[in-house]
Formats: sequence, structure tokens, C-alpha cells
Amino acid sequence: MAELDITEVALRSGAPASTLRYYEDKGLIASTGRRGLKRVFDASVLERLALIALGRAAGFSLDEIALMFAPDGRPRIDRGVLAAKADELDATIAKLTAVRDGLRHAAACPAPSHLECPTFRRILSAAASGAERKAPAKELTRRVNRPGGHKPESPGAD
Amino acid sequence: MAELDITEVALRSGAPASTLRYYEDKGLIASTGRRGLKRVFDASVLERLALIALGRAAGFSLDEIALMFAPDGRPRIDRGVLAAKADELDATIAKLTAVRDGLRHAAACPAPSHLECPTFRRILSAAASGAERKAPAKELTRRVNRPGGHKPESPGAD
DNA sequence: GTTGCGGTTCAAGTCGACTTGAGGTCAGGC
DNA sequence: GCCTGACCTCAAGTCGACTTGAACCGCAAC
Repeated sequence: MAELDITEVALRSGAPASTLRYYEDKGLIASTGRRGLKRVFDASVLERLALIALGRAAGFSLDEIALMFAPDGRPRIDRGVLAAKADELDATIAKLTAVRDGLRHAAACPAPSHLECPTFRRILSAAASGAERKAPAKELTRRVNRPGGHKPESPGAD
Repeated sequence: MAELDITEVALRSGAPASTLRYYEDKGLIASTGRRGLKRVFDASVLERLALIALGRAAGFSLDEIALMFAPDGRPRIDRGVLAAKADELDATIAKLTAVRDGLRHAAACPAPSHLECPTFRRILSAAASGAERKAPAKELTRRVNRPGGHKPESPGAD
């Protein structure tokens, strides 16, 4: 099995070394040992990181994800939880779709002010009802350029 | 026009009084004056709050939303920005859909470990590539704040 | 054999959107 | 005329997921 140092894992996974340390701290991943001071990872950690990324994308928190790995390290994913999350995602998708349609309408609507457009007003009340905050939407484009400085140790983005 | 006190606005908008004060602080909404110490809002603030909710649902930050109101208070929404946001939403929806499908597959897949399933592994790499963190997904179930109904807490709990 | 770069630790900071707490004020009721 | 209590202000705290900073260590190169 290939042994990787943290930089390599960062490079291949796209996650900054600081994140990897953080994940190790949280028990989400584990290093197989040390070479001097330095962590050594087994290549399988990449798979694990992919799993974590999937979980994050699905809306699980890191803590929830941690629970999906048995203490021995192998993924012990409850299919029911997965299905429930999928349903949740469905709801989110539906809402986002509605908002998107509303946005598109507003972008195209000829009314002088959106507030005067009945369609827009309808969308408005819909948004007001279930809105909360389901939209992530960003983080897609940004995430490399944080305000206040560059990243000294993040690998060359993905 | 009806004058509302903060509690009433909270009741009707679903936003806690603390949030309304916060929004006023940020310049997102404005009170028309004071009755003694107490803020007085014009009923039109409800529309504004709905607009804000829509913006939040679409993934705009409060600061971005603030920029969509001209200094004079009337919404000055750039249709191009709206369309761009809609496109962004489309991307998010697509990603979320993929993740949802992955989740559903994992929930149904008979492989002893998900890692042994080629379909799952494919999903994994997909999630790993574009994942970052686009999923909000929660906030949907918690933070129950029904519009048609009434406030769980906020206004009086202050 | 010393320099230096890349890794390490741990604590603290950041970001966004609020919430909470302490302490203060004023309108209305008795 | 005093009490009550809803509302006020301002500062600080919270939450999740990281990032950053300071101080330190070791292997490889020179």
C-alpha cells in the first residue's frame, strides 16, 4: 500500500493539510503512523476523504459523518439514514427549483418594479413561507481566495 | 398604512424580534419611527422581509441583499444578477440531484460494503471532485418557523 | 554542523447570521 | 404615583468548519 505524506494527500484529495489535521483530530481519518514527526497516511485515506466529501455534499455534518464510521474504521452506513437524507435532499431541491424559477421570472419580468408583478409577489410569499436558508450556492466558485490572506499550505486547489 | 410594532412584525413575518433589530442595524429594513422607545414599522416592511427571505433562499448573503435595495429603499434588483444566481442555483440543484441519486443508490445497493460497489465508487469520485460544500439541506427541519401559523418563541422571549 | 524548509502542536481567530444577557426606559394600568 | 413588563441598547456569545499564528522539531542539503 502506498504511503503518502500529508502534502500528497492534500494534493490528491484537494483538502488543505490543515483540514486533514483537523479531520484527524476529529477522528474522521487516521494516519498510519509517523515518519519522524510527519504523519504517514495510507492511500486508502483518499477513499475515506471522498466518502467524507460525499457526506458533506449531502448535507451531513462532520459529526454525523463521524458516526457513520464504526470505531474500527470501516464505514457502517445506515441505509435508512441515507434514504432519509435523500428525501431531505429532494425537498431542498424542490425548494431551490422554485426559487430558481422565481429568480428567472424576476429577471425576465417586464413589470417596472418586481413588487408590482403578481407572479413575483406569489413567489415572494412562497419564499417567505419555507425559506429559512437552504441555499449554499456559493463555495462553488470561491473557496480558494479567502479574505485576509492567501493559503500558505493549501495545495493548488482542485 | 398600518403601523406595526416589532412584535407584530415578528408575528407576521416569522422573524424573531431580535432578527428584526439586527436587520434594521444592518440597514436591511427601517422603522418609520418610535413610539416612546419602541420601534414602529410600516406594514410594507413585511414585503421587504419577504424579499429578504427570497434572497436568502436564493443564496444571497445579507450584504448582497442590502446592495439590492437602493439607498432610498426601493428594490433595485439587477436582472442580470438574478439570472446569474438562477444559473448558480441550477448548478447546485444538479449537484444535489447527483448526490441524492448516489445516496439512494447506496441505500439500495446490496454490496456488503458500499466501497465494493462500483456505482458507489463512481459517485464517490464525483462527489470528491465537485463537492466542496454546497449542501445546506438542514435548517429545513429544525428551526421550525411557520409563516401561516405563528411564532414558536421569538417575540416575547426576548 | 548548521541552515532551512516542511512538517508539528495548541490555542486562538474567522465568517455569517443571529441569539443572549445585563441593565435601562417608558407607556399604561391600578 | 408607582409597578409591571414589553421593548430598548450594546456587548458578547454561539455554531460549524476550518484557518492562522506562534513556537518548535528534524531530515536533507550544503
